[in-house]
Amino acid sequence: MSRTIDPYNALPKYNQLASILRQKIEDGEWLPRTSIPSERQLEVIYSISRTTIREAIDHLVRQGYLYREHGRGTFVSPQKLQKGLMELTSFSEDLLKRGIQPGQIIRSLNWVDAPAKIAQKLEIPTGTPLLRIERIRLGDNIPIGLQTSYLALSPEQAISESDMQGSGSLYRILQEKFNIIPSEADETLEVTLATPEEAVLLEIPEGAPLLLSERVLFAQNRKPVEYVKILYRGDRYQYFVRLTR
Amino acid sequence: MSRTIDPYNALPKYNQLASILRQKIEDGEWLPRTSIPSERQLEVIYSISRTTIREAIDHLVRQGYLYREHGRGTFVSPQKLQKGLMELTSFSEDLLKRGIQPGQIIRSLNWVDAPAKIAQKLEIPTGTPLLRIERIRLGDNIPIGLQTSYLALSPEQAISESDMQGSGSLYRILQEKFNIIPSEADETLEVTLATPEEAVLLEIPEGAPLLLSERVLFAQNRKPVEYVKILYRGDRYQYFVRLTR
DNA sequence: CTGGTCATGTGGTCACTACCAGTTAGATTA
DNA sequence: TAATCTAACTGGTAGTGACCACATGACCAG
Repeated sequence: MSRTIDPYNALPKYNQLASILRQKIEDGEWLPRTSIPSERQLEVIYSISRTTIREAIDHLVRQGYLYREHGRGTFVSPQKLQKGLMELTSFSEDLLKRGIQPGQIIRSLNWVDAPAKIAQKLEIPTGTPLLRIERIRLGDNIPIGLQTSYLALSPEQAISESDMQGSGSLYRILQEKFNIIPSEADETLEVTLATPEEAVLLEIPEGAPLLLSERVLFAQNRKPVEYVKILYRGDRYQYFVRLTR
Repeated sequence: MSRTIDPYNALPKYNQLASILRQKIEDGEWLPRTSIPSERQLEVIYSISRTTIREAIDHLVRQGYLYREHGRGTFVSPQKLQKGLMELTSFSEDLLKRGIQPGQIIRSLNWVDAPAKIAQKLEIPTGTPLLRIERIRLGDNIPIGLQTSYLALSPEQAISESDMQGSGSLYRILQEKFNIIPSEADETLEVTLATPEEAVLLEIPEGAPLLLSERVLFAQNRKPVEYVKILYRGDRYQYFVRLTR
């Protein structure tokens, strides 16, 4: 990561500056609760306008790296374990962050007609063809979740089992192959008990408590793209969120 | 809500404009997926600069009311049931939004010495006095959660049982009496089973599944203020989050 | 009919300028 | 000494002006 702003770089300047500042925080060059240079000082240091400085700082504030105090200065947030705040992460990204090796077993991958309940959530007519993917999610090779995804894709936009095999991250495939960028999701969490089939697949006793997550994923244009249902083993999974006002 | 910008109003203009635009969306004057006037048009309509217009729109985009498409325009998001996105809400606000009548029974309210585990989460020395509040939370008069809060307050900053009786919202008391504004929280969710005592209090069978939430609340200056543990009845509570990238 | 070009409208980025609103520390005053 | 004032910081709000990147539709050439 460079230490100066390159005006010929394709990246916008506020973006470059944000990276530089983030780096200084992550490297520990700037310690928690200490102030960073004032906006007017940064203006001189990096030879860019205050508008741009503020835009860079805005980003870092929203991401939880910095906080401002009117009249006093801008300060480094005390670092928490989780870097990004309430970020939308895929299952595999999520586990990697916790230092657990993600893995998966694909149980099936096929086209189905949208059931009424799911069609409603995806805001499409009942019966529209959807790509359904059933997977067992593994953490360090032990089952921790049972995941069923329904993707609203056009028939041309096929995803093969080998596509999935590679990265494992469905979100990366959506982004790279179809230019669908996951940008928002609504998620509910509740508690249920394992049915006999679920118990077998997750290698737990029947009736063991599970965390049930249902998520609807939206693309850039706020169109619903995916409906996912995940059953997590209660004894192996903890859900984390950072909430902001 | 006024329909024009008042330069003498104490509220900043971008704030006033955001309110006006939000109102038009909520009133249905601007329909989902339709475009709103361009930034240059709004400049003329409200006689304020594009800088300010963009700041107002930025807020609404982050709150999920609008989305932008480069080169095409700014559009109204399809409205979801929940208005604000991933907002930090108190228990009572949360229930009210769902149309459930919140209630509570205060089981105890007293000062205790911080146990090691909690002291660590609140980033204070073990043994520091903390205000502990134990409550049974009710929804439409049926128990749905068992809540234990530990508040890092100075001994002068007392909260009495009658304070709590009134609003019921601890967050409002913190804000109004002590100028502590809840601005961020880290929360984990997991599954457990009810112990005999918990079962009695929540009026459920022993061993019934519960949703266990642990939350650390931070104030404006990112200092930890409260540690809360809530046990939700699995059959009566569903947790909702909106995630953003 | 097809493909390219181009003008125009949109949001995105950036600089410069000005003034307002809290905070703080040092000078001043009672 | 203690309270007050003030100047010099800090971030917050706002206007103006410029140019870039992307989308779209009208037009034209093949």
